[in-house]
Amino acid sequence: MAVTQRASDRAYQRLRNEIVEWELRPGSVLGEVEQSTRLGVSRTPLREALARLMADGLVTSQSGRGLVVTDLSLASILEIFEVRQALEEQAARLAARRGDTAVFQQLEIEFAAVNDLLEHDDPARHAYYGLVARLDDAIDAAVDNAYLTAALAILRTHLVRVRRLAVDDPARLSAAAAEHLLIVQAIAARDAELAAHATQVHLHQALRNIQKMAVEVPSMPTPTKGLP
Amino acid sequence: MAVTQRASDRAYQRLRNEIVEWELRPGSVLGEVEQSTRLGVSRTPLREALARLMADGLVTSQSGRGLVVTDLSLASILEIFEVRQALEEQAARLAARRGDTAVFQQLEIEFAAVNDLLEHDDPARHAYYGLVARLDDAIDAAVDNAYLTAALAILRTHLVRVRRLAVDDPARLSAAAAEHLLIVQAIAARDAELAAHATQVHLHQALRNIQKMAVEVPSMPTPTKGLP
DNA sequence: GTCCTGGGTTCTGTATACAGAATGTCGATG
DNA sequence: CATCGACATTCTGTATACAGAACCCAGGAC
Repeated sequence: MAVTQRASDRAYQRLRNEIVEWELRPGSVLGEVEQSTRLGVSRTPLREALARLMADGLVTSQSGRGLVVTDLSLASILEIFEVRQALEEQAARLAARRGDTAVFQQLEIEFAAVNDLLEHDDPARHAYYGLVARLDDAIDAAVDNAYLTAALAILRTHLVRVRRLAVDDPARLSAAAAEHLLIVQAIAARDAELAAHATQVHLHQALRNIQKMAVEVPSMPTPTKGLP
Repeated sequence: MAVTQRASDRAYQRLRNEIVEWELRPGSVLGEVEQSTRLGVSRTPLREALARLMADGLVTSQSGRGLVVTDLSLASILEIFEVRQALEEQAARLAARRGDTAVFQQLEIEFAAVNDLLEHDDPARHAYYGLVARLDDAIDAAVDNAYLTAALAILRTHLVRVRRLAVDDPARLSAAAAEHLLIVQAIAARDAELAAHATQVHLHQALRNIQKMAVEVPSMPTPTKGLP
């Protein structure tokens, strides 16, 4: 295993993280020399990192202005969810058909006890989101489809970015956990159609919650390059 | 508009074309120096091209051996179709809801008269596949979702590669055109669910045809680096 | 006052040089 | 005859240098 990570990988992961965590705001211009000196790598690996970020859709080539961090409006969140509906429904359906029942039965137990996780003093909800990530991994493993997994991976990156828009309220997290529980139960029971429907329900509720918060918290964008 | 294309773009498109057209067979090793000298560009833009091909899934980093053209087995075709089912169903549904009816009515007329196209002496079926490509474009425009369009674009690239596996027989093309006609009619009539179902039918038949041909023509892979 | 033009600066795109790692081969030894 | 090791060759990854294009600002002309 490569102990020494490549410089292009480091630059990619760091930039990706900064974009996802909103340290680099949408619209920020990513000059090559500026970023390469800041990250301590030369321009060649930095360009490779930027190319990967473009392929992920996190960075856009704004004509003339160079590369900028992709905007994330409510409209683009709707677009992401339209793709998510399609891919996650299919993933849940296929996982129900092919998955290792034991794995999902174990997850079932953990999601049933999720309120314990949420009661802990954990502002970032690491334990909860860790559990969700393990569900994602289990679904990927069950589906065993490289193309689907790759598409979902890109979507999930964008979704972390959405998640950081505002803090989740405990009530929503508890409801989301119940929705996840139903999905896991359906997969464990090998009920493909129920798994698909439960996924649709979950995504519908998740989107509703985002839209509600977008109304309550209408202001989030603050361009990096603003007034002097 | 840039009259002079970038060297990395030229390298990307040429390699992509060669892979899709099976001039570069699956498993072919793509050495950087070898390809850069062959394509007449330096290693830097070539690496950029290879990075994009990796993001597309046309090239895989085989541990140690360097970069190779991604394998395309029947199993991976099944995987592609599982993603296709999800994305194209959603695309057809959304296009039916949002599309410009006039555009799809025009396509309806053309798909109804597709037998005229197929009767021409056109071994590559350029006219027919051109029409299908215009349908794809119309759906993309109607859906108006950058994430969905990007995911579909990658899938379509892989599908062209599948298409080149064997020559389509006229009977299948005629049947496929009828299936497309139903999809277009459903979109033009703004019947989202029928459009979704018709898409599923079309994909089912297309996959069946591929599986049938895979049995009839079992041998297609011939490694580039074989016996001396 | 507005528009055009010229120069300077900065940026991207490409080529090349260099270092480290990996692989394959040849020879030697058990 | 097989296996292990050392060396040579090749390849990837990174840095840097160079050229062309784009942009910005200032100055002048209408």
